[in-house]
Amino acid sequence: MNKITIKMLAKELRLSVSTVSKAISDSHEISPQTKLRVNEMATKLNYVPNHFASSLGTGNSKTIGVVIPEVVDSFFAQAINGIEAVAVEKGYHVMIYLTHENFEKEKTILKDFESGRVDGVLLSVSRETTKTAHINELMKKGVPLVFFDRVINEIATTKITTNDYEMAYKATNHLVKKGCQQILFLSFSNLLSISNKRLDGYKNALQDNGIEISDLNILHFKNDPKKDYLLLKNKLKLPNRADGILASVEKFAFTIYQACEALQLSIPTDVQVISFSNLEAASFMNPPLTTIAQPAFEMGKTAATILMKALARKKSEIAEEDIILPSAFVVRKSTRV
Amino acid sequence: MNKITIKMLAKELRLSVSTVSKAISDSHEISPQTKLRVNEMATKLNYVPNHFASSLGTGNSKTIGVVIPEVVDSFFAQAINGIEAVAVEKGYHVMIYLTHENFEKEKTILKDFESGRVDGVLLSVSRETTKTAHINELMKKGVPLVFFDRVINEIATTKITTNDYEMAYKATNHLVKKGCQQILFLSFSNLLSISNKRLDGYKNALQDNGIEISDLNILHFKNDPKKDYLLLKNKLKLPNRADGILASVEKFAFTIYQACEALQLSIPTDVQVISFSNLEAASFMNPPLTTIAQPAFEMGKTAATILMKALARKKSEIAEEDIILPSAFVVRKSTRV
DNA sequence: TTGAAAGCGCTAACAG
DNA sequence: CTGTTAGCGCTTTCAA
Repeated sequence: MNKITIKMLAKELRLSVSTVSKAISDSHEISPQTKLRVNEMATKLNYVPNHFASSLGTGNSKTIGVVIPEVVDSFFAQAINGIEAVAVEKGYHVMIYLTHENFEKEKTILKDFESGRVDGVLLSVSRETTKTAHINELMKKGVPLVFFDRVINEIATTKITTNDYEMAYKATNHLVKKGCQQILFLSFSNLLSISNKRLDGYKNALQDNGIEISDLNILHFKNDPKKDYLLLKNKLKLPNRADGILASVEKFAFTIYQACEALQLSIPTDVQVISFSNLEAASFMNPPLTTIAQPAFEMGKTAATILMKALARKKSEIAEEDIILPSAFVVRKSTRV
Repeated sequence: MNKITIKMLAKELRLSVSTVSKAISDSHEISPQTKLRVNEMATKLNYVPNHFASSLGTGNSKTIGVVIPEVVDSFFAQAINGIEAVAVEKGYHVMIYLTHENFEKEKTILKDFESGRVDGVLLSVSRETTKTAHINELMKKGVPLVFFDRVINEIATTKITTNDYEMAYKATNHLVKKGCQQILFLSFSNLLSISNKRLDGYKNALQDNGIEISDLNILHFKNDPKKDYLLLKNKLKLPNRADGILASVEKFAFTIYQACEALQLSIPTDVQVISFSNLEAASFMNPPLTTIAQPAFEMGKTAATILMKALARKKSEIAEEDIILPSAFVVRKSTRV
């Protein structure tokens, strides 16, 4: 009942190990008959190739590493589906690593990848990531890497993002057109380009509408629900409180709804709300949430496809390229008609 | 700039490979000084151990496989967090595999595990899984396996579940007490014990309340949102339509809300709704959704802990045991006060 | 306490 | 088309 190896198959079939190995990998230099014999014996004896041995030999693992900050988030969960779809189709395995927004964890994970554990990586950096040495090191070792969503611009590789700037601009503009004068921007990081692009979109929209930009209206959330909640609540208590909010991350929407409820502020009458969000629940919220919905599945799929192509070429270099997949602006009832 | 190996460290230090190997794994048979020297050189040269080589040698991979039907689901996403928390702490890596509710995929994945790619597995079966040969095969090869949430009772190992029967009973009873007479049960599988337990809870609650059980009220959803939507909508159009619904899976709640909206049925006035759900959005829905919230994180954590313990013991056998972590019944406004 | 050598299971030249 | 052989990088007896 124990593990059966190529060697055993070979003995059983009175063939050499290499013949069996080649037959199994369907090499052209093996006759159809032997291939058949080998495969029959393999299934008969229930042979399962040892992945580590072949990886050691060939130097590649047929697995890709996906490094993301969090999995309880519709965007990342959907992106995983996209990644997985193309990986599985190409015979690749997927290892998912969570940084929990922690830079040290991200470093540890990428460091481990240097051993060749994965053939390539798909990365969406943590909110704390500013240093890039760990990424450069990995790429220098010949491990191709593609960014998605949360990218580092300084690193020369392909980056899959969505039109963050435009969507933030559009959303902010929408809020202004619907009458907002004091719009809050909820940021999840003051370090990441994605966050700053969204912030810039917000700022420029205000500017173009002749509204003064106030740093007091830019809230840097701490990834700590309780503190963030209090921060926001205090902000909404002020005499001339905000009348619009743009959230840069899905989960912030809950914080907003909660705070408004606590303060008896009506959405959208008192405060209008828009959030970057892929939540399926958005349509069923009270009120239905106006969202910027990112093409999560597509982004994952595209990132994985680019990586697979590089892997197929056996070249670790990946073109420095920005692929921007547009998000959808879905107007619902958390903003006025 | 290329991969550096133990051999290179050895040469550099004028030591043998084995000494270096032992030093790195902190073996007691190596002197403190050499350990120090080795470690210094290792970090200096930026040595990263080759995971495949060590796995080939030792026969274990220090990684666990997590097989789940879906990742865009709060329950599974949260469970992953629980699993990951304990795995990382114990120095294990986590590979996540999605079956997308497809039995064949599940089989392929477990088959691949027979090669020793993972040291142990955490499994939540697909909605189609009735045969168990693939699981038995894997376990026979000495790969320990722990079930969580969607278990197979016939297989002798530890199973982490929640009190599905009681919660379904409680929820159904609640609906009856609040005046429902025609309660729909939305099932995601007629094969899985978890689904049947929930169904039994529903049935027994009806029975205990003297309400006739009708097969017409048990809807077997097909994992196809559109069809499921139409099925439900038709059901809600009937002259003596249902006045209560119990959904056995989070995403069904959306189908319900959507159908009610389309038919202009008010929740909870016309139809009262309860769903098994871990959605954070539940409180913010319109109306807020009464839920049965499973201890997802805890379940993942417990499953992983049990597995880690077995792995530490180097024994692949895991006690046949049922660990039941209670869910919370959270009453909100989708049921009457 | 350190070293030599065999081997984990498979792949990949190179010969035959 | 098939076989021989030498590794891949690390672990692990067994000697020294």
